Amino acid sequence: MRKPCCDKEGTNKGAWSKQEDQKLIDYIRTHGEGCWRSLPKAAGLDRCGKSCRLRWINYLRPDIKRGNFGQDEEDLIIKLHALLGNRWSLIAGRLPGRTDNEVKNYWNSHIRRKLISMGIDPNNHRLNQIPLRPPPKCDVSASATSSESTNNECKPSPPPQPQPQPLKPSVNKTTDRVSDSLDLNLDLTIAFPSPPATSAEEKRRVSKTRMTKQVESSEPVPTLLLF
DNA sequence: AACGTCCTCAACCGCGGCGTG
DNA sequence: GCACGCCGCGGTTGAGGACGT
Repeated sequence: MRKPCCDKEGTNKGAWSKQEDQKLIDYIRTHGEGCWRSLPKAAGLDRCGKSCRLRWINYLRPDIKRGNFGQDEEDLIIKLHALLGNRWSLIAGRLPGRTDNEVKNYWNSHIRRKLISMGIDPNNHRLNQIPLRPPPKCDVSASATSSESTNNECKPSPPPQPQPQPLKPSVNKTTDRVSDSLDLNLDLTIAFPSPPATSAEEKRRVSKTRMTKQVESSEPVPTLLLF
């Protein structure tokens, strides 16, 4: 079908040098974000536009918050993932200064492992084991390090039902446990985070809104296990 | 000290959505 | 309606550092 955009001979790949970073920063400072396709040539970079975009968004942007995720951020990611599935860009949009790549990496390297060690399926946020007795309230931080406790505690009352589909955004459905348990503004169809959008971002968000509305009108949201 | 394994994260790849002609 | 090009997203990879033996 479509040719890959980065198969040109002579374009650099792999790690970015300081000089390349500086060229990209200088160019975007002067001209702003825009046509990524033509940016590398204009900026004097032997990179494909995609690579430049990624480097800027994930690493060079001035508003990026670097460093460890806080407990609150981690909780938020888990909750948002339960609602949105692997839609990292949407999840990252709720975490100021975090990028989708960063959130995705953190999920795969930390949170996913943590949930698995607790006997929770990270894909659908349900406990894998068959419950032995009605569950007490589950404390993530308390049970995270104890594999024994995951076998004996924190079980859901109904047996986990196999529902592997990614969970769709449920907006303003006050009857489900997700909304009940979240003290979040999850009105994803309207309230995107505040930073002023470029026209490109705006377009994107409009299309996301459309998508979310489609999702919204689809199937009923299953009960989730959310701490 | 040397080696092997695990973990993290920056970067790449392929695909789908959208706009345009 | 169709083909094409661009952009952005999510999955995956691989280099290199951390850690264990």
